[in-house]
Amino acid sequence: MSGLDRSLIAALPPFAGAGPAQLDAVLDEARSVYRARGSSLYEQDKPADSFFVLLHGRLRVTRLTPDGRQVVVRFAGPGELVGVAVALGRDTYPATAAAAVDSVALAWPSARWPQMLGLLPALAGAALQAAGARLHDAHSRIVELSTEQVERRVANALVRLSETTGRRVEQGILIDFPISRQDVAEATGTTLHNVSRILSAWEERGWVKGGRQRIVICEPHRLMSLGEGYPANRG
Amino acid sequence: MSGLDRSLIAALPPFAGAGPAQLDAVLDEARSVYRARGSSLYEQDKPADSFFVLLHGRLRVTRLTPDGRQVVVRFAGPGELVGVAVALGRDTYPATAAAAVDSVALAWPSARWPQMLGLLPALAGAALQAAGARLHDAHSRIVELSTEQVERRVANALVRLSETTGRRVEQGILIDFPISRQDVAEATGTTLHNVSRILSAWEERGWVKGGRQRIVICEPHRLMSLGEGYPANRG
DNA sequence: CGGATACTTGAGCAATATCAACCGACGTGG
DNA sequence: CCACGTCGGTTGATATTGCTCAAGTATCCG
Repeated sequence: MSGLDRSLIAALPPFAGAGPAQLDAVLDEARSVYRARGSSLYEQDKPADSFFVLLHGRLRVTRLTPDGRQVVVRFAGPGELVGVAVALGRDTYPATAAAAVDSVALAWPSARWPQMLGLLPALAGAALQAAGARLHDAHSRIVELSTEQVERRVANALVRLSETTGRRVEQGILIDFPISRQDVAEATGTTLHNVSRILSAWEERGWVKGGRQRIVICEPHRLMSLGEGYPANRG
Repeated sequence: MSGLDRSLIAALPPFAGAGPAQLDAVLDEARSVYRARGSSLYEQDKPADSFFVLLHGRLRVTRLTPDGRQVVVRFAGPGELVGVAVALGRDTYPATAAAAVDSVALAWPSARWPQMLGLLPALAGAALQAAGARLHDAHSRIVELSTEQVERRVANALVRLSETTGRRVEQGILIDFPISRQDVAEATGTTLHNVSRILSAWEERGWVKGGRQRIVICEPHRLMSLGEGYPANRG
């Protein structure tokens, strides 16, 4: 008994349909880990000895190129499986996951993955679906990077972020974790400078409101139509 | 009994470890389909009513953007699972798969996927691994598109193609299916014109040998070092 | 208050897309 | 079997996006 409560995970997609006994058995193997903002949960190219379910917080998952450039692969939120390298047949992590805000996750030893599949027959399906969704996202980004120009990519990225992590505030929709221009640049395949210029231009039109590591989207539909290719003429 | 022989699939990764009885049961539900060069096996946004294992040939899997631009998502070869939208939790195909050469595949109704998982316990793992490998590839391409310039991307794409589909010929390694400059452009996120110019430049140096829908790589190590960032100075 | 970190902005330039024209190979039908 | 049409490819000129370099300004935190 590790002192973790079933209610922590019962409602999460990966554990859907599991009974109390299974949940307890699963939790029995789990260890809960805390990461302060900025520290990393796992690191690229290190042995993938654990996999995780994020309970609380937000992770910025990045990959580093041989020549030292960083690319944001995705942002992960509560309830998501992360670091499931084993399940995907790898023995090292393909990316680094850093806490964008103070975060809590459950961790299991990678070696336990097969047993967990036995314990939770639905887990394989859930993992496949999660992998499918990520694959679909990745392909969408490839298409975007291949065909769209920077301003449209930034617009799309912000719209997606506002959908998954947005919080309604007075002036619009706030992207609810500290995100720098650099982060946006690394997520859209451009430079800090371009993102800054683009956001400044939008802010001038009242479409967004910026701040230090802070973005509020005031006119979401403007960004959406921009992302769909309608030119950014004033209006 | 559909008249298909176990030996067709026994050696393929998705069916690894299955016994003769299982293989027969699986084949019993399968239908074999033939696609002439240029015709499509499944189409983007259509209901995903079948999934496939490619037995022979090569597929060009593409995605079309709303504004009509095409992007090559991947090339698939013999033994690969394709069109597994169901497994990934989708009910339409996310892309179009066209035969790059005359091709043969086995097809199962999507509705049979759950039963097949029951019949072949290893299939879920194989599918997860395949999805993981594709996810990894997709992320690599995102990183590439985000950070590398066109010439390097083209070099990397050709190296990868030569590794997966290359055939040793007198002058070097031939990419063993008809591939146009346009295809390469759509696979690397650039234009036909740039690819043509780049290949012409390389041909001048004797690194590749081009032809109509034909590419032979004469000096693979040159392209590899180019792809890893060493400048394309003569040598 | 001082250092560090994030952000802004401008100028110049390189990479790459676009536009335009042309060439040549393949294959099909007369 | 040849002529011609189509498709794939080449090449040049031009336009433009977006990157790099270079300061300089806010904001946060200890």
